[in-house]
Amino acid sequence: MKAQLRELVLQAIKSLQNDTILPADLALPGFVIERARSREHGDFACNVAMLLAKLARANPRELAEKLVAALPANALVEKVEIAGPGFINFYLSPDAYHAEVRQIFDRGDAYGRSESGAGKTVGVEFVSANPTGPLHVGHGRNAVIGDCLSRLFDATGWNVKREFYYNDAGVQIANLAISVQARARGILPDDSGWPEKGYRGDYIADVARAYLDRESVVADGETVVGEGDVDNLDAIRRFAVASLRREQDLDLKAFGVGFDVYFLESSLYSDGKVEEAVKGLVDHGHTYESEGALWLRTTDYGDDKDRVMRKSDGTYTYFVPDVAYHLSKWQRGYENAVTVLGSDHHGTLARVKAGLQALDVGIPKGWPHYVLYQMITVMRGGEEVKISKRAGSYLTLRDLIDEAGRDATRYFLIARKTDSQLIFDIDLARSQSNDNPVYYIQYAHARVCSVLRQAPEKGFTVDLQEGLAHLDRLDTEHEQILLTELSKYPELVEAAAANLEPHILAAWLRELANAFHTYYNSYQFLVDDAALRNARLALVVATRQVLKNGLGLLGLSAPESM
RNA sequence: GCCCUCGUAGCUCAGUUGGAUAGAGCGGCCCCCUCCUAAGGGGCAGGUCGGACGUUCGAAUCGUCUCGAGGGCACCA
Repeated sequence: MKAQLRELVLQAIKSLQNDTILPADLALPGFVIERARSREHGDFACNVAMLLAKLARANPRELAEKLVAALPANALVEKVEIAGPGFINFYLSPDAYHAEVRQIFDRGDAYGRSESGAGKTVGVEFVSANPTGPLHVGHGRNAVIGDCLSRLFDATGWNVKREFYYNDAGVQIANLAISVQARARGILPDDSGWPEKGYRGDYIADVARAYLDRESVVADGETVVGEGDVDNLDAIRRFAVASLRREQDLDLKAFGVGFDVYFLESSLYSDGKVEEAVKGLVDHGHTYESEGALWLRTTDYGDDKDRVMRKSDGTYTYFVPDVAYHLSKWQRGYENAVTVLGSDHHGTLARVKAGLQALDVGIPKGWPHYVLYQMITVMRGGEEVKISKRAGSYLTLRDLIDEAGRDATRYFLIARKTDSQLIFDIDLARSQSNDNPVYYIQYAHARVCSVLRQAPEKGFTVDLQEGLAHLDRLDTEHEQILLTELSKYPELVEAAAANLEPHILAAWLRELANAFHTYYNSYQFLVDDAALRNARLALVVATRQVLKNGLGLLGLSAPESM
């Protein structure tokens, strides 16, 4: 709808230019067509006259008059008014909304999908947790954000690759290995022989036991068998990594999250990607040697100081493999790339981006996009739940899913802007009651199903085709509000994907559910007048479809009864 | 000290990229089942959009300063 109105306005501007009312060389201002905030202002409002007035030094209202006169006729538009300082308000015809309902029926599950991504490839990297422990709430937020973004990209015509990057060989992994080894030797976290930075959680003991029992684990397509030899640290490391990777995968699966690519940091070294990246940076003259180390001149790209790439002991600092990894994404044809990252890592962005620019291989400046999310405070019983990995006090993602359910956990973690700190109230999330907003949306879906189930029981026929032919019977205010909400869905999917903001979909689904519940409480759908009955049923079935599609984009179920 | 994010109702948060009278949920008070699940609906109360100055037709939104919260500022990852 919005796009069609925009086209009409553009034609009107062109027409005024032809009539020399507006200069032909006018730089087109970035005007907007937006949903009117209140129904008194019609359906859509356009601010173009006010912006043009400034450029053409004309009176905005007079210019609006001329623009309106030049607007081509269109069946969508019932009337156009000028209001306030020069807004052009569009009032859509009932036919415009009825056509939208027919669209929903025609396209079904595909309603709201678009081809704006044009089949280009986007790589979405998320979770990327190192296999040193179970996933916690923060990983959960990361997982839902990445998963919903992936779904949104898919819905807007992108070819999506979901990618999980992890370190299987660094300092943390060595620490994991010695922790498991200590446990396998019967040393407890408070004993004197316990490694200083060892991971203290109970899961370490579980891994140690499985290793000693020579169990086998399957992770990332490989089978690793515990050798049982307490002195073989390398075997312990491989077994521990595989064990924790498998646990994480089980948790993610329970959360409805999956990946196309698992990328190992160690492969960047074994495949020569790190050397390639370093060579690229050195060859382009963006590095220098100082104090026995190799430095990257990141200050050339807006960083506040230069960064060490290769330490004096010959090993690389962590951001070098990061640059190599992103280079690999670029080389694998990811025209767009999104990395979901906790905001505590935001300091690394500048140097990774600087490194990618310094490679000089044509990577655009804004590539990749980083979606940063703030930390989570978990509340239980009115008190903050403290999380400390090292101390072993842990609220795992699995705990949350078990307690609150997949849908509620996902909804709570996606319903807010990523860059606001969020408070996760476990008591609220696990409450199976009307306090819980996710059920409110799902209930709307279930209610439509319930109505359809009851129609034959009450002796009513359901003929949706007849309903679609009588949509003009939907003439109440409640019906108009619902029709309007439904028509917003394609715009919202587009906006949520383009702005990397899945939360706006979550917020809007609540509004759609509210419009439906209000309607439900105001009118009977199952009435004797067949044309009216079927028209109303067609409307609520369309609502059910859009609820289902929207819930699907958030990875939430659409239950038929509750 | 420097950098990033945030600050909107008692609480938790939206606010369509600068638009018209700032919204929702929870909590509080009041009302609605002879009726398709009341896991619902309607209403009332509740605001100096942290503060100040600026930019312009117009600011919660942009800029500068300031206060507050969180995070980042290692040859740690």
